[in-house]
Amino acid sequence: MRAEDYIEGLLRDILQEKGLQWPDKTVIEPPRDKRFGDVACNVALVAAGQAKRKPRELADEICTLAMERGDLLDKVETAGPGFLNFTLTPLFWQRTVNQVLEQGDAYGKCDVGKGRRVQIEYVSANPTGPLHVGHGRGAAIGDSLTRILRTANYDVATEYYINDAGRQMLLLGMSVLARCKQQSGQDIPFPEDGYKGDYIGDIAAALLRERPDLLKANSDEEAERICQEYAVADISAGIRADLDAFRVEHEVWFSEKSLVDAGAVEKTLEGLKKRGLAYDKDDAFWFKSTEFGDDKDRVLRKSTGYLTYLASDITYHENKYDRGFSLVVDVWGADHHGYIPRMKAAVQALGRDPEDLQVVLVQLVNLLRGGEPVAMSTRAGTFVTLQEVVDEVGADAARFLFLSRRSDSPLDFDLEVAKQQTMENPVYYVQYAHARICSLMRKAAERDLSLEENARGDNGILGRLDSEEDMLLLKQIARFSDAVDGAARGLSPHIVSYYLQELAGAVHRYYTVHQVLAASDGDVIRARLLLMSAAAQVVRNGLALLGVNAPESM
RNA sequence: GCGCCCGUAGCUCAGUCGGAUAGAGCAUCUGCCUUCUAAGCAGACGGCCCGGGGUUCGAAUCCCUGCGGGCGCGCCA
Repeated sequence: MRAEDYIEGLLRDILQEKGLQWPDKTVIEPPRDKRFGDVACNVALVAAGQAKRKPRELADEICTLAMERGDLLDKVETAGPGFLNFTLTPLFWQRTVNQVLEQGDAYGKCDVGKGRRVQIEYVSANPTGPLHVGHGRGAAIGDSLTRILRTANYDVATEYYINDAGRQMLLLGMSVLARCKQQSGQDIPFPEDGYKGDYIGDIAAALLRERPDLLKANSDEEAERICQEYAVADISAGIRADLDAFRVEHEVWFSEKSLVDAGAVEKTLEGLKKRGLAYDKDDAFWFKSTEFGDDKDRVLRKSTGYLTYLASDITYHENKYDRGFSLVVDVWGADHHGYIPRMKAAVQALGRDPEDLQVVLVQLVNLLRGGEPVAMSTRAGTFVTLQEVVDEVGADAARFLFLSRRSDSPLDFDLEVAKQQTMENPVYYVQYAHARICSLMRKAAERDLSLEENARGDNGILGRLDSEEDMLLLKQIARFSDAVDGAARGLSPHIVSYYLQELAGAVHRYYTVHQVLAASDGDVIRARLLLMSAAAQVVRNGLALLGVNAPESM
C-alpha cells in the first residue's frame, strides 16, 4: 500500500468524525524536504475555513487523533502555517520488499485507466521515404505510452495510419518513374517537388531489374501506377523492418486509401451536412469548425473536387470511435500543433467530448555528433535515418534518450554521447544498477544463499533493514507506483526515466556503503539480498515501461 | 500581423491542477578501489526561476505586460 493512501484513509476517518467535508484542494504528497517526514498534508489549511478554526489549531487536533490510531505511524507533527507531517514506521517501508517480491513483474500496476479502451496511433509516417530520427522519438514515446497505460489498466490498442491516398502518392510514383527513365538513358527533367533522396534511385533500379520491360510495355500513366505501388510496398516494408529493429510494434496498419475507396469519407461529409455542420461556399465544401472554437472554418472538398486531408482524417477518427475506443491518443510531430483545434472541433462534431482525443506533441530532435549539429534535410535527402542511429548507438540507448525529456521540448541527441558508456549516458547508469545486483545474486547462489527460501515474507529479518540507506532505498522503491501513476495521467514517459535514475542512484549508494554478502550475520545478509532483489525487480519493471532491456551483466 | 510552445546553476534539463530553505546530471575542484562490477560513491563550488506589474496567508507555478527564442498560420499533407 502506498504511504499516501494509508495517510489519506486515516485523515478521512478523522475528518468525518469531526463532521467536516473532505476538501477538494487537499494534497497528500512526499514533502520536498525530507526533514518534514515521509508524507505531508495540507488538509488543516484547506479545511480551516469550513471548520471556522485557525489552521494551526485544527492541525494540532488532527495530529493528536492520527497519532492515537495510526499503528504504522512513527511521528506526526504540525508545522509552518498548519501542515501535517507524517513519519511512518520502518516496518511500513520494510513491508514493501515482500510486496515487490510477491508481485514480481506485476509490481507497479495501478488502476488509473479502470479498463478504459484506448487507441494509441503513432509514427504514421507517409510511406514516401525511410523513417528518420524524429520518427524514432515518436515511436519510442508511442510505444512507451502503450506500456505505461497498460500497466495503469487501460485496454490499449496500437495503430499506424498509412497516408497512402492523395497527392504525395502521385508524386512518389512520378519520382520513381523519372529515375527509371533516367537510368534507362533518357534525358528527362526530375519533377520539381519530387522526392530526391537516393533511396528513390535504388527503388527505381530494383524495379527495372524486376520489370525490364516496364517502360516499353506500358503507357506513362500505367508505368507511374506500377512505380507507385512498387515504391509504397518497398518503403512500407522498410518502415516495418526499422520499427521491428527498434522493438516497436503496431497491432493494426490502417490504410487511408481503404477509407476513401470504401466511400466512408463521403458518408461522413453527408452526415456533417445533415447536422448543419458543413456547407457549400465558393465551389468548395466547408466544415463549420468555428462552431467548436476553431479560428476559421476548414475546407473538406476543394473546388477541384478533391478531398482534403482533413476530410479523411475526420472519417478516420469517426472510425476509431465506432470501433469502441473511448479515448484516442494521437502522437504527432510538434509542427502539427496548429492542426489540434480543428481536430478537437471534429471530435465534437462527431458528438464526442474534446477530451476523448488527446494529442501528444513530439518536438524536434537535434542530431549532434560531438556537439556539432548534423545537417539534415528531407528535401535534399540528406537526413539521418532511424536505422542508422539504431545501428550506431543501439536500441536501448536510443530509446532511453528519446524518453529522457518531456516530449514537447526539443531534444539534443548527440550520437557520440549516446555511444559512450559513461555517466553522461544515463541508460548505462540505470542498467548498471541492475547488472550489479544480478552479480550479487549469482555470488549468493554460489554460496547457497537461495532467495526462494527467503522470499516467504519473513518480516523478522526485514527488520534488520534499519540504516539510513535502507530507508532511502525502501522509500524510493515504494515510490514506483507514483511514477507509473504520474506518467499515465500526464502521458509522460519521461517521469519513469527520471524515477529510474533516482532509483539507480539509491542502489549505487547502498552498494557502496553496505557490504551485502560480507555483512555481520546471516540474517542481515539475507535481508539485504531480499532488498537488493526487490530493487532489481523494480528497475526491471521500470525499464520495461520504456522498452529498454535490463541486462544481467555488463 | 495572429495563434501555440518555451525562457530555472557555466551546459543539458526536472519541478508548473499555488505550498515550507528551488532540484538532478554534466563540467570544475577535493577525497574513496588488497574486499560483492570504480560504467560506482561522498563532498565542495554554482541561482534576481528572463524583466515589470497583479491575484493571496503563500507564486518558478495562476493573470496582465514587455523582451528573447522555437514552431504554426493554405481550397498542402
